[in-house]
Amino acid sequence: MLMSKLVVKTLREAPSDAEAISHQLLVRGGYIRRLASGIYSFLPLGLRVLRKVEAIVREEFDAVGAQELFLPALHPVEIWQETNRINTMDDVLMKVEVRGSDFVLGPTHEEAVIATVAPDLASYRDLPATVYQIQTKFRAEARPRFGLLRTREFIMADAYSFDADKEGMRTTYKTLFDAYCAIFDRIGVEYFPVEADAGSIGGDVNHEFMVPAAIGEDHFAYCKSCGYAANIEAAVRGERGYEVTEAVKEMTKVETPNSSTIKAVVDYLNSHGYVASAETSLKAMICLDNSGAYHLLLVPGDRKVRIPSGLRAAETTDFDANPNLHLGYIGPVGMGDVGITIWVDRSVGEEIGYCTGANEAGYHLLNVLLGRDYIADHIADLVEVVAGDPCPRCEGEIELVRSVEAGHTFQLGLTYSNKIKSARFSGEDGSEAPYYMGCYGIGISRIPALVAEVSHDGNGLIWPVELSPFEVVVVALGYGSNDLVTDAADRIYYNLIDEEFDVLLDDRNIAAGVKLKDADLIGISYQVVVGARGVADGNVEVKDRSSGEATVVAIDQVGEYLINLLA
RNA sequence: CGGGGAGUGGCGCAGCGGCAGCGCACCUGGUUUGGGACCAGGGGGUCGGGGGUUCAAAUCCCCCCUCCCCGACCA
Repeated sequence: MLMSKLVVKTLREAPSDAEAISHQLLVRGGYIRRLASGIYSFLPLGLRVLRKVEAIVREEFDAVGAQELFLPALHPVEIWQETNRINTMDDVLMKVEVRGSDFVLGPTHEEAVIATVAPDLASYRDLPATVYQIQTKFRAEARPRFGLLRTREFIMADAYSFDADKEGMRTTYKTLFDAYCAIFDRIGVEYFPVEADAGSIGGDVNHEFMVPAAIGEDHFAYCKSCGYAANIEAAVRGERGYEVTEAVKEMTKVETPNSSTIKAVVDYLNSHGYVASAETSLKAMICLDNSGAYHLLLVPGDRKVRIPSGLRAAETTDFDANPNLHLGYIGPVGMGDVGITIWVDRSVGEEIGYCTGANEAGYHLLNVLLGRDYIADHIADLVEVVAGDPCPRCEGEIELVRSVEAGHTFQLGLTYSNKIKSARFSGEDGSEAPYYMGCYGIGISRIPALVAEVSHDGNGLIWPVELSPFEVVVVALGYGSNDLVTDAADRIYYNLIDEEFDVLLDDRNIAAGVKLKDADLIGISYQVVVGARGVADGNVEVKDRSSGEATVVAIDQVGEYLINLLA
């Protein structure tokens, strides 16, 4: 490809709306252009990178026997009604109405893939099977941002596995998990498969593939000593002992006017002759389950609550509907008697008296003791981990790593098969059984941004050669005006094409500085710099964009040199 | 959805009642060619949209739209 013909125009300055470095560099380098908020076009350079990501994914999926198919982006609303995700995923669904019929623009394809392949997987003889597709997905993001990292329209590769039983599903999951590792190894970024929360997809065992990056919106808990890695939504902390200094006194009720937050209560009590702290207060949070029953979660007052799956935080109307709830003064004492399920965080001491709400506006209780003053229905991990918490697997300490989610693999089990009538096959004995499923998604269009985010310098992008839009660019300084340079550059260019390199020739008749700046900005892995001063001696320079190292190579040996380099 | 900020040529910005400008990019000619070079000439904008005030509005007022940032559960 000739640079003079390539549809690209680099920018000296990034648009003012670009905040993330990947966004700035991809726009400046002429890879992508914004069409609307969270909606991006891929220009020729950008599409080349995207195609390389796709190629890696295809190769690794194909290698484990997954078969590519292609599902529609536009789904009839009925399949989303069957799983009720038309309601549970309402906040992210884009819906369209066409001539009186309702459709959903697919944010994910569990329903669609089952509807598509179930007839082909009618017998146990047809299982196991794994299919995948590379598709554009749509999500009504609350706030698109960071260029390609959080968009409303994006490209994703998603695989779906179908097994006859749980054991088969686990085997398949392991295979796909390994394929994911192979994909990320080839992409060349540091990544961590972390234990994660299933979210709206549902299911049991699942892993997120996280790439550490400063711009990341997610955090995962990580233990250096044992390698424990879990998303903040799923991470738990280890047991920590505590010292019992004195026996817990009698529970007492005290007046705490206008103190509806932990901080206000602690401040009020401390300034009125009591001893109080956030750690020895219990934060109370009201949640509801799917049946509408109320649950009370209790955690130490200095910690953030992590709501267990299956529960949702109560809304104002839920409070209004239950006369036992006094906002700001909720506590566990007596709650069991009014039918509220009590959950207590594992770290709440059974020999420590806590300060809690008295379930009466303006009053709190002191020295509230678990087991004596109230009974826990569930003891569970209810707090979000923070850096410095003990590791749940070893003696180490948890740290939090800021990162971006690049992929997510799930053992779905029967989550969808139980909801969708057609998701069944005939077993050996003739009886019908639901599929054990898995799903595996990777954010194809997010990968270029992710790589750009972690691989760049002050001059521009630095592509690993597996993703580079071209493997090598011939930067001909003086092309079109200096015959020696022009001839040498042409010779090298055609030679590299013969050697089957993916090569770009910068044949533009413009100032040398512009070409060198553009080459660095665009970030192609290898640059062959052809200039008057080297060509006179029969030499050019081959520069590694990543290390910045330049090697003088004879014009006739550039092909051979690069073959060795890329081998 | 709540709070803040911003919309002037493809990009970055100035102008803030009196003829719509600058840098980059683009076009023509010339000089250049190892780090976004220079000279001369040129094209391109309903100043986000609508309404109002005024002799006169990019500029002041009102409404709407778009874009960016922060937040969106702990009672």
